[in-house]
Amino acid sequence: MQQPPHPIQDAHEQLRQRGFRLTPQRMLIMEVINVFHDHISAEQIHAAVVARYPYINIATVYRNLHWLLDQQLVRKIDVGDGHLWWEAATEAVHHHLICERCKAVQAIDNHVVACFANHVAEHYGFAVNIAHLPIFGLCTQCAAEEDAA
Amino acid sequence: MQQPPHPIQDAHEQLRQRGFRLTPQRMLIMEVINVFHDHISAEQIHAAVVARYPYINIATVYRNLHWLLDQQLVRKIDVGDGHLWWEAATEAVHHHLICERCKAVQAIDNHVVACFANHVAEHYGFAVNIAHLPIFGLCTQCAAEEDAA
DNA sequence: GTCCCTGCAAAGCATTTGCAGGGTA
DNA sequence: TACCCTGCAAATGCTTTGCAGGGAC
Repeated sequence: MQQPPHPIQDAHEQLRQRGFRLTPQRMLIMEVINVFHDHISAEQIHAAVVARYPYINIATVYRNLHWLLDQQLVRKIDVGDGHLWWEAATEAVHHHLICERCKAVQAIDNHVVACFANHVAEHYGFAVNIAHLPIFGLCTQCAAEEDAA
Repeated sequence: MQQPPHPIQDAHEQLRQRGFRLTPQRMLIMEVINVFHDHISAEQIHAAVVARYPYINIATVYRNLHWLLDQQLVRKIDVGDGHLWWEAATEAVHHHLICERCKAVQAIDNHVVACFANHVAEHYGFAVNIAHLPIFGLCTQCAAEEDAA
């Protein structure tokens, strides 16, 4: 009786065949990012992995994040708050509204942005990375408070 | 014979009346930013001022940039390349297409973006800071090269 | 043996902060 | 006197890098 292929094991096998190794550290980092359905910082990833594998070093986390980025398994998000955020490439494409006053980050879906990206491509021949569009401004509440002041 | 008010001197007078001082350092920083019709980094500003006033410290530049931001005399631009860029608030509103491959930054006018900002405001009640919308992606040339590879 | 990968420690780098002193009102 | 502002030096905080060692193939 033949089993259907297991997608995660398949992906792992492909990585192995390209000469990469799936060390415990690397597997744990990948798992943390995939289970956490939101953007997560390198330090948070490190803390989460340490809980299960105490000797992992933060440098290993950073190195693997760049490796995962090269493999297109994660996306890198810069919201300009001093650290980078990361999320699994399997998450639905979405965007971030970053309030410059209260620093809140709100995720929005791709609808409006996709339309905008098309316009930029048409007018300027620039291929917008719609997986990474940080939108700065003021959230509803802060905009109201600024007006009041 | 009455002279028309001098706009820059007026602005300076207003700042003085609010209790601020217009030190040589501060004036030079403001001048460098206003004369340089593009975004400029803190370090570039420092270098430009040093040429005329050798003892100014980089900390003074940073402190004054934040002060100028408070006074809404400059805009701060984060293109995610490790430093912040600054430009005079008198520059026409425009935006930056940042190529994630060759790091080139291309300025584009406000037309397409203003339209997009309206949509975000309508849908999410979020007031996009259209003076600060870094648009990441691939420039025409790099997109072509990526396709070829 | 070769190459990938890790831990550790140190370095990098833009930016910020503490502190003492100087200048202006 | 009070307050603004500066220079200097040190600190900050995230991220990167050099190096030696360990393990897989």
